[in-house]
Amino acid sequence: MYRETKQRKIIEDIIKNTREHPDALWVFQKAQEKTSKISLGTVYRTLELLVREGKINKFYDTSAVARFDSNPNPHHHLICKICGKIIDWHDENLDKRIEEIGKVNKFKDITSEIFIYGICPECQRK
Amino acid sequence: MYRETKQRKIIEDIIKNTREHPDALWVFQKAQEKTSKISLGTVYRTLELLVREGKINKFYDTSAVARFDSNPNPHHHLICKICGKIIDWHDENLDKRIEEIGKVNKFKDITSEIFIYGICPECQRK
DNA sequence: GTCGTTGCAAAGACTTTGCACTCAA
DNA sequence: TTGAGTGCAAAGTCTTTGCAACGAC
Repeated sequence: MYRETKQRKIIEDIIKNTREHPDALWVFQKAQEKTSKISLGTVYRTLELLVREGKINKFYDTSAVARFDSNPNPHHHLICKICGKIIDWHDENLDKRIEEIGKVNKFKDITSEIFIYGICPECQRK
Repeated sequence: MYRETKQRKIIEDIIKNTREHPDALWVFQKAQEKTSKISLGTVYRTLELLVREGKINKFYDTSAVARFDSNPNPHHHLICKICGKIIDWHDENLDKRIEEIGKVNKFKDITSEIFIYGICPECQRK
């Protein structure tokens, strides 16, 4: 199915051997140091492939567009993976836990953004 | 300082009177129904202004680019607001709490993405 | 030889910005 | 009057995609 190309090996190697959380451009530049013949398009394609294979993880959903929320108070979001519905959610315990994690890591001025994805009751019926 | 323009009132009104979590285009289209003279640029500028004033909330960080993580196991991220450093974090209790919130809302196949922002120990010293 | 992969460049999607004009104060 | 705000279109950024050439199997 998948072919073991030079590019794929290089990219997989780079991402597996960093504790950074690099973006595509960073990976591309690293890859260029190892082989002059590689393109950004290939890096994007290969990274997506590795994500689909479950070998790596991608974060920050780039297909998402900015959304605005009339509720300025801190709260989190439940998002339906099927219909895209978004439900506001506030949970003190969750916030406390987040605070603690911040403290353990000696971080200050903690804020957080939590996205809970799932399938909503309506979409489960379909 | 800020001037009360027709456009600003319309946009603020639209966003305050929806329980949706609209994006800029949606707001723009709604606004066009009320006045033909409005541009997408103004909508973007005004929404950002409302965010800065603390009147509304913006989510999905669109200045963020996709990042890839060599750790494919579920975990969350602590991010320094100053230097951008990202620390992986796994917390069972947090995950349990998230599961519960999913259940309460009758959502299935729960996954989550948590971003904890703060100032890291190194940056606190500067 | 086949067909999955690649490089390249163009296209896409969303958002920001420069500029001259407009209009709130 | 005057400068903050606007419309418009162009530019910007990140990412995806079409296509001919390439190369793993």
